[in-house]
Amino acid sequence: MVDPMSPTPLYVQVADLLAAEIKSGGIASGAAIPSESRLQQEHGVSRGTARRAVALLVERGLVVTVPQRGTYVKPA
Amino acid sequence: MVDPMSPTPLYVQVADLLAAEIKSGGIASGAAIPSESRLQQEHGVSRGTARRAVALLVERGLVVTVPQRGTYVKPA
DNA sequence: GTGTATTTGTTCGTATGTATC
DNA sequence: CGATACATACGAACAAATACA
Repeated sequence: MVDPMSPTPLYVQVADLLAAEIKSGGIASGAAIPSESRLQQEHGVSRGTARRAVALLVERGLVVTVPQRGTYVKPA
Repeated sequence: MVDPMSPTPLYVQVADLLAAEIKSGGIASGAAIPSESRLQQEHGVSRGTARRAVALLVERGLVVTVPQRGTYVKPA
């Protein structure tokens, strides 16, 4: 769960949760991660925050976003 | 209420009021205390004074301040 | 993608009372 | 007596990050 008391920005927390889920295999290579709207609901954040979280994963090279399709876990 | 006539500095009075509210459970662990601007309004003091009050609570170890987020009651 | 609101961080200036030199 | 220093308190303004709509 995200922690409002943490000094870590919410979008970083969401990104870290997703990264952990990817690393553990909870989301397989090539599979889509939850949509922005799903991330909103699951973590109780705004869409802007969800978007930033995904953008962070893209920066880290963990996922690739395909316009009008979704965001997918990169193959190792 | 804060008393401008008291020899106790206003920022100490505000800090003591907040400390009492925390101790009594009026503000739970992990919950945010009022923002500086709210403390201004509630106690009729300047923001500088509100800031000093919060800083005092941080010194006492009662709360932690997260930049651009807020100030939260430390877990016991 | 944009715009707005909120919150803390920071820096000025001014005024007052107290204490010190 | 005058001059200085310090702490308190207020006011205003702006910056930056976060979050939401």
